[in-house]
Amino acid sequence: MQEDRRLAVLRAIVEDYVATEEPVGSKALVERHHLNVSPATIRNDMAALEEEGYLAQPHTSAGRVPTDKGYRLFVDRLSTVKPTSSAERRAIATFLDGAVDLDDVVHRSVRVLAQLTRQVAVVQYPSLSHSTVRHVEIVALTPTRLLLVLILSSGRVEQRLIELEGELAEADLAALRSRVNLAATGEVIAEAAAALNALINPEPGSPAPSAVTVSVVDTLVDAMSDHRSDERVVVGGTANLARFGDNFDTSVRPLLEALEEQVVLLKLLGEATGSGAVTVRIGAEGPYQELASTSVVATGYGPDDALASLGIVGPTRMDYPGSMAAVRAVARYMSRILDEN
Amino acid sequence: MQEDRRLAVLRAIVEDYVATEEPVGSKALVERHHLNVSPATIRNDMAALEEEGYLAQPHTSAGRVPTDKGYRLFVDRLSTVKPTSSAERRAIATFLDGAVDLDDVVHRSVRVLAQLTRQVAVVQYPSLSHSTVRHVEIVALTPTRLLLVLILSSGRVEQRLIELEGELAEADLAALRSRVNLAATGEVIAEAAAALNALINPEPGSPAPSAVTVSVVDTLVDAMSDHRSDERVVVGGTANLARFGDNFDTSVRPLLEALEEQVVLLKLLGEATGSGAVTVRIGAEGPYQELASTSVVATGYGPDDALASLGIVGPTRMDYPGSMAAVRAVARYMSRILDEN
DNA sequence: CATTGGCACTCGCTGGAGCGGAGTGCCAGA
DNA sequence: TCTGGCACTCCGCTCCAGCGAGTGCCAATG
Repeated sequence: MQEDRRLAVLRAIVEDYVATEEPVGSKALVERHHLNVSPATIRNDMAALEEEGYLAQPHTSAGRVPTDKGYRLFVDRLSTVKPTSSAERRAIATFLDGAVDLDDVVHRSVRVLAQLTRQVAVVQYPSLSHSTVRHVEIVALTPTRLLLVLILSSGRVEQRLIELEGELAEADLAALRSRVNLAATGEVIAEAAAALNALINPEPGSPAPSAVTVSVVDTLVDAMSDHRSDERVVVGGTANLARFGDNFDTSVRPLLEALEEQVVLLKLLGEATGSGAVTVRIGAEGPYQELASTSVVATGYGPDDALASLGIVGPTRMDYPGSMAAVRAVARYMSRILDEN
Repeated sequence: MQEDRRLAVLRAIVEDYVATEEPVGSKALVERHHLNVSPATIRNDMAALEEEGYLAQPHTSAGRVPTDKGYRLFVDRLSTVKPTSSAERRAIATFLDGAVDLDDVVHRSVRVLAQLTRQVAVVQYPSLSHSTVRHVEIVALTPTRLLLVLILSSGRVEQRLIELEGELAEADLAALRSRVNLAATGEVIAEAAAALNALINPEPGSPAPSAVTVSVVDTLVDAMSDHRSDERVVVGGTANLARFGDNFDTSVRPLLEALEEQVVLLKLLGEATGSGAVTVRIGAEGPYQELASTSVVATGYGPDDALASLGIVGPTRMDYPGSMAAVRAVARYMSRILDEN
């Protein structure tokens, strides 16, 4: 009974603090939320919560502020799952439906996510490794120059140019094209690469592959295992950092630096990929001390949520339910668009 | 004679103010620079310069600060052209030489520029409109599905898929391919588009073009006139905003907002394209009042500096000679790389 | 035993006073 | 035309007092 009220108090404090950005005191609390008890009672509860590490005081005789542990409890047990408002849905739909290609989808998603949450938004490009091969095209630009085009299910298109030693007959080209497509089309990248490699490492006894085949396959496999493009991330809504309030140096600066470091960003997002739910990292829970005053709300998208991740980064003092709802909604919509495509 | 000294005083004030970020007084000035006159003399000069609008006082009895007009004079007439240091050259070279494709070149350029100037760097993607067509490829993925690949001199590759009403014979495809390449290859985008259009709008009397030809040409022309990709910009070094010092709201916030608005960015950079020299916009000289406390140093790159622009954005109180040197150096190096390519 | 009202206490914030110092403008003299 | 001297301005800092929000503790109550 008292335990229930304590949790209610914690929830109320988190909500008020997020809204007002000011330490919240016992009196204000009983007024804003209609808890049918006196401020003194609340004070006892608050003292207990502080004892357990869920609350902290900036200084003696100020109101209470949630600790990271407090936010964690709030996120895990107290926040009511906010359904996405229909206005939000419409915003996402109208924003994303106009997208013309993959680049566009990603950029629009960042924008809409930043706008909805009023935080910094981050979207990772669909990773190569979970895409399947839709088609491979081999084109002779000149008799000694081939253009390889690799079309993936995520909408990504990779192309490579190769120079040949000798000329290649059109008939051989057609044969090579069909063999390659037979091996790769429809397969997940990793398996496609393996199947292609099998073409140039035949069982003993079969005829050795031609030099052209070797170089084409090598180039394709190289393109498939080129994880550089896996690392692409798009950031948006940095202007929202302006509302970060005080302590520019301790909060905003390290965050700006992190946003420039794609590696860090990917690591922050990475935890969320494929988890099937919205992941929340609060304050110093991650390995980056500099980001102790920021939280990350992220989730995967695409089939099985495993294609790549997207999310937002903001102060620990953020609207978690709202952010989580927005992140999830955008991720779902993106998955759907990529799927239809 | 006095006129010369006055300009020397202005130059000294700009340099000191940029270095110290504090209003500079007459006494400090004679000490740091070995002007062989007394502080009182300097004060007279400063009063005159203020009268003419080159200097301002934050308040009575504080040191002087350059006005936008003062910076303008400094940039136009007083700054000695700083040759790029060999260390800088090496940094640029090692940074950019590792680039593997166009995306990579652009991203690396942003980073190196941000690093050299310690400001926010902005690089625009090579514009379609100044590229020439290197090659057009038409591939039948299936008998009724064509893949069009448009390869441009800037390294950009655009591809489009089209569905045909009926099937297309291989021989017809080859003929179409060679006609299209004959018309477009080597031409600047605009002329290539015109030449292609001529193919489907023949003089009266000639045979009417086939439906396939029409749809291929239409798609190619569409891809060529798709200026969406002209508008791509990459921003880097936002972490340098942290050194902006005070007045977060009046300086950093509008700048962050501007950086999110590609349109604004492009306009800022746009003035510089093709001018053949480094352009400097100081404070409120542009149309954006919100950016009154920021300056833009930009230049074009590519052949005739007309391909696209790059530059930096920073506080009006910035190291103009150094920034200009860095911007020019990076632009030259980029031009060279794109040219070799 | 949880809850409540009362009460003394803590401590940050605000605003005004006072002071030091950097810098200026002006003037008379070289 | 330049220079030294001098009075003046005004910003920024510190100190101090008063205020108020908020707390912790305690004794009383159902």
